[in-house]
Amino acid sequence: MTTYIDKINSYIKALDNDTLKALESISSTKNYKKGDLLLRQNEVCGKSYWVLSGIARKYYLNDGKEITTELYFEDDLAVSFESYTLQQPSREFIEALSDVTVSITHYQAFQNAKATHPKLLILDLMLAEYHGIWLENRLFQFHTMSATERYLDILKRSPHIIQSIPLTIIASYLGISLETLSRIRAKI
Amino acid sequence: MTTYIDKINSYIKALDNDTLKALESISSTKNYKKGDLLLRQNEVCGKSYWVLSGIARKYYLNDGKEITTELYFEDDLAVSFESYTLQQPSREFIEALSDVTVSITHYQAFQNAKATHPKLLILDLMLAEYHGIWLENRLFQFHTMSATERYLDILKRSPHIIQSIPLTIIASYLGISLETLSRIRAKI
DNA sequence: CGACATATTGAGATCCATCAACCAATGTGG
DNA sequence: CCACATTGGTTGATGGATCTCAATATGTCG
Repeated sequence: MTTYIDKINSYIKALDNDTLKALESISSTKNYKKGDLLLRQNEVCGKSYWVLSGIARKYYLNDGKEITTELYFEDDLAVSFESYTLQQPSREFIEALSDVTVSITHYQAFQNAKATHPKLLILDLMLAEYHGIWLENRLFQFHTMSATERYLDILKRSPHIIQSIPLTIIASYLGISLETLSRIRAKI
Repeated sequence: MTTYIDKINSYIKALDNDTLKALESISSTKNYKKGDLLLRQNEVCGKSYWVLSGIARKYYLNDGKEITTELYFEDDLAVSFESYTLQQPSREFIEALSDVTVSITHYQAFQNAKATHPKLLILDLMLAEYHGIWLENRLFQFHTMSATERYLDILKRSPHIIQSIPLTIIASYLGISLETLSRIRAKI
């Protein structure tokens, strides 16, 4: 998996100047403060956010509780996938967990650019594939692992999550209660 | 979601003759008997299987138990996504649950065809997006719903699954034991 | 310092797994 | 065509994992 994101990054770096300029011309940089919402529920996700610095998360409300579905760090691409792909209202929020800087690309501009620059179409496919593989792996975890195993897996594979994100959010990301997470940690 | 698969199907129907012929020239029809394996663990998933008739499933082994990850009916596309995308060994099996007829397309031939027929590249993207959205929805279910709720959701949205597939397999698909599923059903 | 968010800990309830016994339908070899 | 094995499903008893509610830290920041 790490190798696939590497492959995507080198693909981007190897893009010809014309394609790169097309991409740059439809992107812009923006800063958000901790707590700002990049996307609200019921809005159509009309932009993608490439995280240049800072931390963000995506979450939705279930019975009034916030369920975190994804955590974003530097070089991650933050979008509400279904809303972005189908251009329909999002059930999710995207929130800055720290001050963040993102590179924003508009959906429609990117669609147009793909039509004239096939390499962007390939890039879009690679990103969709990467996201699909990530989702499958996350599903594997929910399908077969206990809460403790899921926590240990994050600890092993994504220690930066444990180090930089409040336990309340990690618990909802793991699909367990804050109390259970606290007890799991107490038992090492 | 249903609308997106409709969109994909009409996209396919609207393909120009040249593209359609390219697609046909790299596809072939094959029959499997109930119980046959279309893909084994540790094999690279070098083909995609478009189900023309019959039922199949994808599963993997966890502590010796079969965990079903996906169920395929007519017009579904059966692949081990990560293995197919990265062309690396699969952790999953694909098995015919009844006699099935599939249209097989080879990975490499499709890659080549995409290079010369951009519309196939767009089709590939649409299929990847569709799969990603499906995965997100399944993840939502594991993230927030109880076993009973997940069962009722299938009953409501995919009753054909309940009607045509053994409970043992449905239970593993839901991530619960056969006994629990049996008790859920007993309580209506 | 006070206020509000964040985390820990305890007790009881609930969900679900496991183990085991049992039953029904189907199919197969003799 | 019968006897028996196999597959698929049900039911009961018990234990473990996790949730919820509640009380109590601990921390952070204006």
